[in-house]
Order: sequence, then C-alpha cells, then structure tokens
Amino acid sequence: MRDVAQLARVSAMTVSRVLKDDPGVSGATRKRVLTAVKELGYRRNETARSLRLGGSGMIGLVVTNLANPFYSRLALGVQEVAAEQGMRVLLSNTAEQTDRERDLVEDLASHRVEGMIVVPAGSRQEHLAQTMTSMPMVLAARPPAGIDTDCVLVDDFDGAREATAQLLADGHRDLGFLGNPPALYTGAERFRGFWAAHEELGLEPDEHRVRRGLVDIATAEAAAKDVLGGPSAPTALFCTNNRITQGAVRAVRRLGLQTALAGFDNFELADVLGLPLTIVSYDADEIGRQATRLLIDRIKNGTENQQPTRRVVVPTTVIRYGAL
Amino acid sequence: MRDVAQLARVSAMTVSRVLKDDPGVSGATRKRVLTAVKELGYRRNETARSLRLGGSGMIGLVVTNLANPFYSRLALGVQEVAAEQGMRVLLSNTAEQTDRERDLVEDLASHRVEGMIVVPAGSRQEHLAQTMTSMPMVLAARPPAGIDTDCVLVDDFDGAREATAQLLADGHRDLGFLGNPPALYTGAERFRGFWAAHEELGLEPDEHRVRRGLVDIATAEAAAKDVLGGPSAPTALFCTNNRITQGAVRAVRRLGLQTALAGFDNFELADVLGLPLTIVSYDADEIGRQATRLLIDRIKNGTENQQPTRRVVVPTTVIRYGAL
DNA sequence: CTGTTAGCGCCTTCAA
DNA sequence: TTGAAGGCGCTAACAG
Repeated sequence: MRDVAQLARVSAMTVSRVLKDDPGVSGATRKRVLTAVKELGYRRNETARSLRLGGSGMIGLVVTNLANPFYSRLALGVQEVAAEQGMRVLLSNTAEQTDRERDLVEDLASHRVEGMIVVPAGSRQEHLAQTMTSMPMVLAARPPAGIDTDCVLVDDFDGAREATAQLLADGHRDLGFLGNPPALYTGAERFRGFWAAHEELGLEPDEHRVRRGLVDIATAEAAAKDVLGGPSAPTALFCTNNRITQGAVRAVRRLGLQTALAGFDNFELADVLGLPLTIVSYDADEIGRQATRLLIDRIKNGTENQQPTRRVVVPTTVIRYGAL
Repeated sequence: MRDVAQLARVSAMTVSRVLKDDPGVSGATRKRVLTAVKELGYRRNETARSLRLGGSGMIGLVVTNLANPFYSRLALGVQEVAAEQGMRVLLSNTAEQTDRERDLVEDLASHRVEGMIVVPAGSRQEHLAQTMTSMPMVLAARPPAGIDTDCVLVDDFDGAREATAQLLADGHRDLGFLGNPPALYTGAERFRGFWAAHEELGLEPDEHRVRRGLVDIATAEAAAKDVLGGPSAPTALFCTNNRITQGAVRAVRRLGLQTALAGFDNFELADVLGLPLTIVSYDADEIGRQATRLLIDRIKNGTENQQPTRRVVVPTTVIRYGAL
C-alpha cells in the first residue's frame, strides 16, 4: 500500500480511502491511485483489514458429510445468501465425528468467523456452548439439545406422517420401517410420524418390521433384505433418509421384488427407477438460506437487543413416482 | 492475551510461547498460563497471527458446481490432504461463470490464501495469470490453456476409448455420442477417445448420431430423445459425463427402450437401474488429494527452486452393469 | 480534500 | 527462562 501511495504521490490513507470507495477523494487523485494500483498489481490485504476492523467478514459452516447431496445443497444455499450480504463462507466437514466437530468449531472461532452454522453430528451439543458465548450460532437440520440457539428444521414429523398415510391409503397394511439412529432428532421425529399415520387409522405398526440405527447404504441394504426375507414380510417400506432409501432400492432390486418404497429426501433418477416410490421432498438450499438469514440477522444486531431463540421449519412435499 | 498474561502474572510474550509449544518455558509457568487461558476462555486470534507470520495457513479451492457430486468428492479429497498438512480450505463455487471465477480467485488472493486449486469454468484461463504471479496454483480436471500451471487430469481419452471399445466388442455398430461443449478439454478428449476406438476397428462414427454442447440433464435428455427418435437411431449411446448419462437414462426410460449406455463418471444406483450400462469410473477424491499434494509442495518450496510444470493423470476403470 | 498518529493482536528479535 | 520493543498492513479519529 505504501508503494502504491508513493507511486501515486499520495499518502497510504488516501489509497485506503480510494479502495474503500470513500466519497471524500477528488476525482483526479482517485484516478492516479487506481492507475498505480493496477500498475503494481496491488491487492488489499484482507487479513490486515480484518484485524483492524475487528470483523473477518466470514461465517463458518460445519456439515457432517459433504458427499451427501443434502449437505452440498445446503452449503450452496448458505453461500448464496452470504454472498448477497458480502460475506464469505468457511466450510468444514466433520465426517460425522463429534470430537472433530468440536475442534473444527474451535478452529473457525480462532479464525474469527462472525458466526457459525452447524449441522451437529451428535444428538446433543453441550460442547458448543463455550463457542456460543463469543458469537451467534445457528443449527441446521437438528434442534438444539443442551444449548439454546436458533435452528432451521425440516418438518420431519409431518413429512413422515403424510408419506406413511399415502401408503396406508393405497391399501398397504404391513409396513416396514428402516430408520437412522433413534437418538437423532430426525430419526425420532420421522418414526413418530410413521406411528402417528397408523394411529390415525386405528392401526399399530408391527415392531418386527422395524429396523433402526442404520447409518449408511450398506447397513440399510442389509436391514432391508433382512426384513423383506423375514416371516412377516412388509408390502411397503418407509425409509428415513436418502441413504437408507437407496439401500432399500438395492435390496428390492436384488430380491427381484416390487415392494413399494417411501422415504425422506428426493434423489436423482428416482423417477426412472421404475419402482413405486413415495418421496418426502424439501428444499435443502432453502434450509441453508434460512439458516444464513437467521445468523446474519444476529450478527448485525450484535450482542445488544437479544431476541428470543427462533425456530424455522421448512415444509415438505410428498412426490409419488410410479412403477414402470 | 494481555488479560491471560495478567492473570498468570507473566508477560504476553510468555503466553504466546506457551500457546505455540515453545520449549523455553518452565513447567510451572506453563501450567499457570494454561490455567488462565482456560479460566478466561481465551482463544488465540488467528487473524492477527496470520498477519504477523505472513501466511494464513489456508488454501483456496474454486469449483464450478458443488451440487455435482464429482466436485464435492474432489473437495473432500482436498480437505483431507490439507488437514494432514495443517492447512484449512476456503471453498468457493463459481456456478460455471468465468467472470465470477475471476472475482472469487481475486477474493481468495486478497484473503492471503497460500495457494489455490481451481476447476476452471471456461476453456482458457488467461484471467488467472495475474493471480498466479503471487501464489502457486493447480488446475484440476482441466489442463491449463493460456497459462502455465501444474494440473491433475483424468485419463479422458483412454477412458472414453476403452468404454467405446467395449460397446463395439459387444457388437454394437451404430453408436451415438452425447457430449459436453467441444471447446472444453474433457469434451474434446472424450470425443477423441470415442473416435479412436472406432478407428482401431477400421470404423468411422456417423456424425448424424453425434450431439455436442450439452450442459445439463435437461439438454442431454432432449438430445437423447432426438437421436433415438431419428432415422438412423443408435443401438448404444456414449455420454461424456454424469449429467449427460442421467439425461440419457431418462430418455431411454421414457421411450421404453433398452438402449445400451456408456458414460463417464459413476453414480449412485447405477447398478440397480436395470439398464445395460458401461461406466468410466475414477476416484474424484484422488484428484483432489493429488492436486493438494502438488500445491502444498509448491507452497513449501517457496519461489526459489522452481520445478518445471507437472501434470498428473488419474487412471480410469471401466465398470459394467447389466440389464435386469 | 488529504495527511499524521496510533493501535488492532500477535510474534521475531534482542536484551536481561 | 522471561520480558521489552517494534512492526506485520490496514484504517478510525483527528488534524490541517
């Protein structure tokens, strides 16, 4: 910056003003400075600027698994709104490990992000309380447990309830359930919705056809094969997320069945699989956008004027794909 | 830091030493400092540290479309190696726009990343030359054009050649080609491989069955329907990337055909689609890992000891899925 | 409209 | 083994 100032025969302060679009600079001076900037290929040091200004212009985003399209879409939504507000996003991936999550969050805090959006890996988040004291935090896709923060959720209960109701309306009575760990909020809520849809018709699900604690495509496929091969095989399966649905699709295909499937999260090619498929769909980008709006709102409001904790629920839609 | 120093009754310098694991601090002092750190919830300011040290410990990653699993996997590979080396990754998404790419790259440079990995949106990269003068850069998935940098490529030519050869070996003679824009390196190379496989058998592809310049699932689906509905309909289609293959799958399904498909990039559920599918697969994570290794190597070597430009080629494997 | 001074939080260097 | 001085690059606040 000194070099630019020297070349333009002004002080560093004037260069700073020009680069900041400060109005109080004469046209001629501004032009001289910009010429010098271009000639030297000068680029303002944002690190020094952050230090001086006391804000980095960054927000942190911590997701569990970027390879899952749900999270990459969410990340895109976050980037979109952050960019609108002139902020950058520092992205971290926990690989579903709570201890890594704690480290990454600490690391982001050390880099002075102005706030954080976290998709927590575990079911409770006490380990984030410390960080929360120094900056706002928003949870995405899971509600806070053990801490008090804003969050953006999918309507897990109602989506599961509605999809299950459709299967029941189709005449299915022997439904199976393939779920992620019940300790997770989404797992519990979606199971609750599954159950509620039964109750509304005066039915009760058969626990023998329930498998929970599934964590990836492989475990889901195994569980699906197990249920479908059992004595009281279901005619339809409800799956709590896209990985599990895909495992179930594999199992159904391998066994040569035409079992009806219902599941959370839309996925590509769902429409051309040729299986009867009921999908609870929602806009992952929108979760990211909403979370970012909540976060930036808190950042701009600073510590004063503390609003109560907010909870935004993103609606779901049920989509039906037919057999070929 | 001053507060910690005061509480521990030492100077700020000593606190700095403790936090840096500098050996020249007595055990008793170190313990006092750490206690004070914990009590105050103190966290070192990495921004100030970067400013003083002259290196941010970050590398930039610029991808065209994070929603494409290819890029999210690549990003994970980059994160993995960067983390091993104690560096963080600043991720940006260009949405395939070259002007946005230039801005994002400039922005990363302003934030003093120590190097960058870029998946360029366009076919030439002169606009990156300026930035390259101040830090190392590695291109991923596309070779440099208009600039001179290290790069990591997929074996586009050979993958396309081999997959095409397999279709020909199956007895197909009327192959169609659905390609991304020919101005893109991958588009050109994959088409070249498609052509070469024909030549090796003394055949020549029929240009009437070639459609290029496809950019997403929708355009690919339309093109596939067009070719498959035309007068000299192919019995098999070669697709240059996962979006195009998925468009082709849609078209084939909608038309109720059993056309054999071959394409670049593996995708989930490819094995359960029930169509004859030949996929050129490769490890997207590995591209990210290799690119990061090249980059960090250059960063550590500094400006001196300039090695010549390197080009790493990641191999491909051909996978075959059968009809049901 | 432009310049000077001072300091953001940390660490290198030198001195004790 | 510890501390004091000084500066990384920038800009707010105050002068002129």
